[in-house]
Amino acid sequence: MSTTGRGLHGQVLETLGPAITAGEYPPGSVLRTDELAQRFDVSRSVMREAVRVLESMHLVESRRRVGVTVRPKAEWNVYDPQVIRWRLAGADRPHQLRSLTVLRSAIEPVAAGLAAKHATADQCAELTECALGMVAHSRGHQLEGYLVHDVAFHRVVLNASGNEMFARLGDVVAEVLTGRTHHEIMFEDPDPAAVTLHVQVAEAVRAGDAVRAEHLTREITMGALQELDILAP
Amino acid sequence: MSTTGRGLHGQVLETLGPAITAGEYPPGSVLRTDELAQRFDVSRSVMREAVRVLESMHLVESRRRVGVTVRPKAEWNVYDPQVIRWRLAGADRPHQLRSLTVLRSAIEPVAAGLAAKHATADQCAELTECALGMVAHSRGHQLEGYLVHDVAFHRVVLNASGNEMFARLGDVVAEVLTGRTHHEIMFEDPDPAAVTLHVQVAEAVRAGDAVRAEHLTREITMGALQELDILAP
DNA sequence: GGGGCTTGAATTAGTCGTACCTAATGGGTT
DNA sequence: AACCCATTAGGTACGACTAATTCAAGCCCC
Repeated sequence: MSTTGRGLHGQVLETLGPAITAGEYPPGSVLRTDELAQRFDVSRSVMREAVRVLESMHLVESRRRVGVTVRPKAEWNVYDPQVIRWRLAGADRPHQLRSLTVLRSAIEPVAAGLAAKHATADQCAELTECALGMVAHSRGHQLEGYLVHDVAFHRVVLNASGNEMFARLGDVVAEVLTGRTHHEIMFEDPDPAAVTLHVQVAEAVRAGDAVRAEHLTREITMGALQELDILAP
Repeated sequence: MSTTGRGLHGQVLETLGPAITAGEYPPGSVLRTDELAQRFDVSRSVMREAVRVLESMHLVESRRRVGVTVRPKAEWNVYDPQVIRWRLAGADRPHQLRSLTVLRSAIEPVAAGLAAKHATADQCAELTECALGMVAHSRGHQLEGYLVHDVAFHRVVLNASGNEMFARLGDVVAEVLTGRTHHEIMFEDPDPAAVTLHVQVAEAVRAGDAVRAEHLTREITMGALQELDILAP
């Protein structure tokens, strides 16, 4: 997964990016290109390229005679996959996980509804396959195998929605699900009700029942919210 | 709005970015850094920084001995505000507008529901103010004034949701609404029903009625979908 | 003779260092 | 208070060198 940073500037980013998103340099902090170049033992050219990338993510702003200032958190491009990964690896991982789960709860039901309308035969088949895979790994502490099929399932739904914006959230959902299995407490087998819901979503999509697919997926994401104690009583 | 590209690399991006997103260089096309530097009459350093930014947006991939290859559309960071702006300025503006409107229809109702739970007194006041402003400009071809309050309204809702991912979509919604007023056919006064719905949403949020706020906002976004002939019969 | 492997030359991005330019900033002068 | 100038840190340009791939010619072994 972690691509070891292609090129020197990439390696710098993999240290500097997480540091900034972790709040190690609070908003308003001023960095100097030359100093950074020295610290990371790279040329100014390389450091400048790294700064340009951070700038395109709206993490920092570069101004003459001032330096590279860290922008307030509210201006960050929080949808940038790299920023998401950095934040998930940092201290506010729980907070980030909650935000993303809420996002899922908004997107995925609608995506499932659209998928019921637009999914191809291949996608339907793949979906059923994923659901069956989840069932097969739902008992006996086969969490890894379960996770693989769970991620694949949601990815297919998002792709089948036919909406490019939804499709691009596949990686985000994958990160959230993976994070839940690996870092959060999840020793027990997955909730049988959730497994059933996935199977039923696959059925609904195959049947072209958009309303049912949306409703069932909403139940799935509601369950995910409850796991994080985000209730709506 | 358009910041004329801070720095030379920014100016290059404002030409090269739209060109790529417009499909002028189809996916798989190979560009060479030196050639680009010549064409734009900038140094290789500047061009490299521009390429780095495009790379961070996953628009292109830079490889040795090959050059800078345009990545397939499915891999682009379509949530990057700059990419969104470039695409909205290009040929597939209608397609992009549809994708974003569908995204709105998923996000905004949920955001409104959360806003009803989390909105501060100030935000409630601001919301009512926006709604009243919309009413005041809803008749007599005051489309510009209406737009300003409409944009502000949705921005407040997204911010009041308390979810950072939702809040960051304020700019996107603004682009969509602005685009609808300026570029699409919209000579007539806004739909009175839509205006009423906004007022009611403000009321529901103020009353803390999450279910009602969500439902009303869903009606608003459904209306937006229908304007673009995205139906669910 | 053909398929697969090795080797080497060509190519293009990657890195570095230097030199100089530009523009904000802050302080000092009038 | 208005102005000017020295300082400072980023912005741009250029040139040299490095390193990683690709491609193809050549080779060996079937």
